[in-house]
Amino acid sequence: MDVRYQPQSVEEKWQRRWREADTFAVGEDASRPKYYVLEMFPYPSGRIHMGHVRNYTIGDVVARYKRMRGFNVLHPMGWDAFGMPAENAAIQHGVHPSKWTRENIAYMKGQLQRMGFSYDWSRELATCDPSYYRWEQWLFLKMLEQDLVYRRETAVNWCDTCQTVLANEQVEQGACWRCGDVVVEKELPGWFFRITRYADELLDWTDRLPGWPPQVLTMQRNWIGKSVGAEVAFPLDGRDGEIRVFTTRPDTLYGVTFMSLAAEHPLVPELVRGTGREAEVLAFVDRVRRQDKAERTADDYEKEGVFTGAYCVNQLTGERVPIYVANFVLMEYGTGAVMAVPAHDQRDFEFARRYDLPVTVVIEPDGGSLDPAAMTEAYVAPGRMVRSGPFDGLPNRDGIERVIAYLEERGFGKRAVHYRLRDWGISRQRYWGAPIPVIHCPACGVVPVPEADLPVVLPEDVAFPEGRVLPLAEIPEFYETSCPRCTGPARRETDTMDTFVESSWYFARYACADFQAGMLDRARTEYWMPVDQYIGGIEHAVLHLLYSRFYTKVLRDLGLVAVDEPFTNLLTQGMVCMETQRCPEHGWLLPDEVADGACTRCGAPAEAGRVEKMSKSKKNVVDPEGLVARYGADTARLFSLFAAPPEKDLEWSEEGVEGAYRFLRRVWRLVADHRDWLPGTEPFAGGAPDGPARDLRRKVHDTIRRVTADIEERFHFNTAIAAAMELLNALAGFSPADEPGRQAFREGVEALLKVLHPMVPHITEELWEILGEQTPLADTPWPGWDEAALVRDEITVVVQVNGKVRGRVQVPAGADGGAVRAVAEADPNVARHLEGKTVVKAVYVPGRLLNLVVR
RNA sequence: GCGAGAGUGGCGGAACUGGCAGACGCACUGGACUUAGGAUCCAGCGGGUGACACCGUGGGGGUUCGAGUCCCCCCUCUCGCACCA
Repeated sequence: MDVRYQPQSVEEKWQRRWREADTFAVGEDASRPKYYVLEMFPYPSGRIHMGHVRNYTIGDVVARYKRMRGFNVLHPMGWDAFGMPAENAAIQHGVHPSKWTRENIAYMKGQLQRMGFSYDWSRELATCDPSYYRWEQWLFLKMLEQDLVYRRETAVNWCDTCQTVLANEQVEQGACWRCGDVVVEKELPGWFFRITRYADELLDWTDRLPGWPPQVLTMQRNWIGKSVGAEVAFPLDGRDGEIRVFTTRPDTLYGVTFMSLAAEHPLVPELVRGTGREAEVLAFVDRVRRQDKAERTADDYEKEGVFTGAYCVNQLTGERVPIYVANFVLMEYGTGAVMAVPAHDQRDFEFARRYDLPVTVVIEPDGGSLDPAAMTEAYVAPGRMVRSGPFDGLPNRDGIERVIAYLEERGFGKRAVHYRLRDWGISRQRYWGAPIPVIHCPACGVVPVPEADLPVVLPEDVAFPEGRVLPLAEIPEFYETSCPRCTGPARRETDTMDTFVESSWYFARYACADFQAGMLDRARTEYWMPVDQYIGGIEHAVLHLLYSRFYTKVLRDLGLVAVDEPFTNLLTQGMVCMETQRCPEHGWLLPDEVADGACTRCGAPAEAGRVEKMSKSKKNVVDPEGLVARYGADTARLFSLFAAPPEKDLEWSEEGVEGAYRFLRRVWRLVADHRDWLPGTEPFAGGAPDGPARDLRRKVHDTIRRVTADIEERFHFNTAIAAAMELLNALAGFSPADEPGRQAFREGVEALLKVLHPMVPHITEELWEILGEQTPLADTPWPGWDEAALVRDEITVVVQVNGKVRGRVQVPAGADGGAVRAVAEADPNVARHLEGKTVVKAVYVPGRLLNLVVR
């Protein structure tokens, strides 16, 4: 063997072996328990970054560990291949999105393979392949049949110059991020998934996902935002019609003093007609509607409104209620109208004070009273109802139910539930996405594309004009078609689907990626689903994870999968961070633009900034490829795992990487230094050695126990590695003097390689082979520990006097409290602290600690 | 504002149900081997002291024989949501 550790050649050798032997290809096997571990698939942006390295290393350790534990492990990888960066590349560099994407995939696949991840590459999929999205289109048709998809007009951000819809994140201060032109709100028809039909189920199951981080579940609950209350009708005064409001506080209905409508409320133009206030109100409405979202949700957005001149009637009191238009009322939530109770709602209170509107108190604290004129804020705490007709004196909590019943009896309103969750708009006026499979016929209306005609293939053989991509709406060869129903001329839908749709079911497709006869092969998805362990970034806490849960329930209801939830356990790993460096002259600096604390270009001292998430814009990035070229994949993996537990942020450090590399070199040398006899020595197998060999064996078995617990119970690889480092230190300091010693040493080396293998698979396989083993570590069972080897004859007990450590004593392992105390009191230092005092109490924690309480 | 999480040596981080605070690594210091070393090995490394004592887990209080860990109040930071009626 080479006495020097050469990661490059070792890693290439084992990567080749795994590839040639199809080591990680799996099929269904009813005789073994399955384990499905999945990392969120990447967008093929061009190169992998450290976030990928970390995410995929964590997943790989889990996969390899479970494999050694005897599970039939599914560990697939693929590409979230549709999306805007491909179109931007086309605009900027004139490369076709398809070519750009496929080249990126090829390159990144090479990078992932170079990391030594144990993927079953035979299941690889790319969402931009028609063989993938054809099933997404098929499902769209099924959902259409179930009325889970519908089409409606919706307001979108539109850039006239670029002729496209922009996502909210692409609107910067009301202007297009690309051309800087003003973005306008535009009503456009679009397709929606009826996720709200599953709102209750999605919410209920958040209580049945114990394997998910609580904060993710909380975020999802907030996102769904269920509120229970009542819908109440307020008839218009002096004319037909009514305003319906949703309220969670029916107990405050007697305190309504005005009504607030959203600027977008359809009743507004009608209400103001002929009131003489028309011009003023419509000007206000226009002004509010023109403000962009950022402005309307800003911190300091002032509550403003205007009186319409119209009134409605509170049917509980018979009072006339003035109707206002207010800028803080949202059309998208509830009914777009809010009954205002200034005494008990802070926003209404502020509004009432500003426009000098009456405040009527209808809830008072027990034993107290409130003076509307003296109030400086709304009273929102519980209390008893007053000025509320038949409900006076009732605790307001009970009042909620009673008022609802009263409203229902009289037909004034009804119990109602509202959600913050909206239906999922999936239409994108984009080129690089999955076409929506419907046809618009002037005679028949919207006609689904017949199943037999799927997939509706995205035309890839098109030439783009300079500087922009071509939406499908500008490609006649695509959209000109005939109606499947009446055969007359018709137009294809030119919207493509949101890319979140592809990522909402890829995990199920991995179970049967080659299935041609349908979307999912029921037998195989039943074997593999659900995903036992899903791993990815916290940034997907709501959207991707909520959409995937929704889609899983749709697939279940269509009989395609048998599970209610896609991911049993979820691990959200922290970000990879690094210190930023800045030069007064040249701005942010890359790590290698700094030498000895100075900018390499001008020599000015570099200012160290805060530790932040690695990002290209701040230049605090380390390229995995350079790292692997210099240290090898095992070092990159080891450091990613060692620097922090997976759920926490990881601070990158060059010195830390050096440390990881140094450790692997020591492991290598441990075998190299003893290569003349190690291969010919059997591991220790029975009997009880004495002295150093026995101590070494105890360390070996204790390490196995600790590493197993750290991985099994909480994926704390950092402490698992620390334990392995301790074992290495013990082995390196051990001189095998006799045959039992050599056998114990060999046993220890084997254990070290086994427990490290999931984390650093290449070096451990190589050293394992050098030991003379025939079966690769990948196919070797995870080691168990021998309780007998852990047994000690003598133990150390800490002795405290009044809670302070005053000594430690050696006692026989089975010694009882009395015996320990006798030994302890004989200890000179302990005796010194007991002198002249009386022991009033002795607390003995068996095998660990004795505390003598003295006075 | 609301919700969640976190504050431990010079640094990253350990300490499972209250029981030796600082495992492991980095950095640093001293030494050995060396033509040399940024390789390797040995030793040291919270503050304090000559050595003890003593002080130390953001701050203050409490429970307990014993608190980084449990309870109350406060401070700081990070993340998420933010007019949701």
